[in-house]
Amino acid sequence: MTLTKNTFIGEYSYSLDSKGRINMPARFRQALSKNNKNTFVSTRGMDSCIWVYPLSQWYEIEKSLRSLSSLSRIHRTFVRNTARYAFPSTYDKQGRITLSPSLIEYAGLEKEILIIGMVNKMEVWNPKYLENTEKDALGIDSDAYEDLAGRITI
Amino acid sequence: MTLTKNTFIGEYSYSLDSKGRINMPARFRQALSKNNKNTFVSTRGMDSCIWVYPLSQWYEIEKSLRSLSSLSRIHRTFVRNTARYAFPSTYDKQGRITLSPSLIEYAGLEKEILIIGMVNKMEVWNPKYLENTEKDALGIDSDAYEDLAGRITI
DNA sequence: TAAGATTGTGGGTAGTTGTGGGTAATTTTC
DNA sequence: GAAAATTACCCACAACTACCCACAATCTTA
Repeated sequence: MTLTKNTFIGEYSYSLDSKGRINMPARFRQALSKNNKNTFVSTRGMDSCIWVYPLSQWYEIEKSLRSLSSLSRIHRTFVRNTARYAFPSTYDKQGRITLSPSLIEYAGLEKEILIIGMVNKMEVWNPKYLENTEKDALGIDSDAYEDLAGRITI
Repeated sequence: MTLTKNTFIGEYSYSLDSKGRINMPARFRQALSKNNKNTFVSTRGMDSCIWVYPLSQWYEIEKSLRSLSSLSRIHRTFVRNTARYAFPSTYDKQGRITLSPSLIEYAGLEKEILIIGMVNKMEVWNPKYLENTEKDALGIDSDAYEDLAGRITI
């Protein structure tokens, strides 16, 4: 069952094969609108995971990056990290995309991987790393978190 | 007899079958407005139960999630926790939806289940767990109820 | 109250999905 | 320019899921 176009939710356990390929959840493929040409762009995420965007969403990000000034050190670094590791891949007949070796290393991916729908993009994780990130997140300001939850969760 | 559209009240005892399906109470199905496309979205609840939203309610949540930026740690943590466990399912000819194995495990569901109408959504419980949660709830300090009194007339 | 409709539950089957691996085309390296 | 390495595309198969039918229990209605 497909919901909104280009919207990704849910969690999937898959495996990274010896050729650096991962399966795209069938639901995510079905959610892709035509103008994405069956293509995703992966790049470094903010935690130790890979962010995977549908092509059209990636174009939006490029547009945003263009608006950042290279005079700001923070901006420069951010643009560099995002653009530098960006790696587009069209999925094959079996529904798999290829990840770049550099991204696989960055996210510390082994055989088991976890794909998480993040609404406008998806994340690819080594499950162990995610567990650690979740532990770290316990240190988050809980008042601010509760406030968010209160405003959004119905 | 159906009351307000997309409003769910009452309690129902059903069973989870070997394929992870549960029956949707006929009244709840009848209460669904057309734009829900016979679809519900289930996700983790705050207690050990599953929250089930009609599709249109879930869209509201998705819309809010879209407005959050992944540059903020607290935002991306919240999006991840919310979107991750969401699992949409259209009910079949018999009126059943499928629950994801991960949610079944989270809520500790066995054969017997309890569906509770929570007005704008419903909860799915293992009856044993609900009993415990109710015991815990007895410990709620009465100040909290005093505060509620100011917001709700009953 | 009897016939018909609706509801809840079990299970079968065909099509889809996830995974491994093969081969030919392309690129890289010496 | 030839050999080696890499990449893109294809086939095969097991596991799973969506969809369908069947039936008993309950509710509705005349």
